[in-house]
Amino acid sequence: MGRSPCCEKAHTNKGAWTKEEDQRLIAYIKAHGEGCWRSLPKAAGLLRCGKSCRLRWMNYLRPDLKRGNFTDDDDELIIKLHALLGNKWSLIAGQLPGRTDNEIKNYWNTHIKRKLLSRGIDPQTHRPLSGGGSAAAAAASGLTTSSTTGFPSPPPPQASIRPARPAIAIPPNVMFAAPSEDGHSSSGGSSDAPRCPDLNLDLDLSVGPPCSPPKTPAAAASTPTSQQQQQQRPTTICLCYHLGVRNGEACSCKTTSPAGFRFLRPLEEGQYI
DNA sequence: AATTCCCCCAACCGCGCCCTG
DNA sequence: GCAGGGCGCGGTTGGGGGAAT
Repeated sequence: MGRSPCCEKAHTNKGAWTKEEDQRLIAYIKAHGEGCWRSLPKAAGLLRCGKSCRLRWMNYLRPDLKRGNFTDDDDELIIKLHALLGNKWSLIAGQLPGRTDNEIKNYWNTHIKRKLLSRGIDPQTHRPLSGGGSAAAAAASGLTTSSTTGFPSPPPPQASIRPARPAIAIPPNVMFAAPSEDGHSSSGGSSDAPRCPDLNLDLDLSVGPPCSPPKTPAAAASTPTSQQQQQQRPTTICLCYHLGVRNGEACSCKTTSPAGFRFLRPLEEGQYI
């Protein structure tokens, strides 16, 4: 693409950060605030790439970070959010104040994956692992995670509307309308909003058009036509706003007709999707 | 006590999206 | 409308440390 390098690699440090570098970065951000990562290293006197500074701050130095173990509740919330969102770690992190996307991603890969497997659940599809190489079967049937989107591939219409328990099979085109318009921060977990106070994870599902009309050729190629989908999939529920997705990020709800959205109703006791 | 193995996590890398001129 | 810059995200890697032998 001809992108220029984000920094002069010859003059930047790599690898683990030293205490002195941390102190410099903290002092600079305290004095000047976050932002303008490209110029920050020079201004702060750091021989680091701007991206490296941002990562260090976001994942390790931020004062609002919560260190320590994840609780079982955290685990369950992450699992549910992953079922909804796929590998959208920043969105998941947005629902867990004080946790970073990197931390959750690592935790998922090291703990939760194993936990789900031990329960007999495929961590990618959130479907039961049946005998006979279900993962391969799932892959063959297009249920594995898309390499470009991180979402499970859309199951055939109606096929996943009522999966067998305990699977939580959420097609990627399921969206969720937010009752208010206040969600904004997509990452960083610095939001002051209460932790997912009214997030209804027991979604009332319907089959709708893709949340985001893919711009990538591959994604576009896999999509029949938007018109066809509009005809086949009448109802759209948008989750993106509620989870703090910015306009245009993984969702184009703002550009679509609001008439296409509807709110979710809580499920009855014992009801499941 | 020494060595090897394995796990975990901080950090890097490349890509895609958004914004601006 | 287009191109380039900058930021953020997700996948991957490598080193440190603890467990096992």
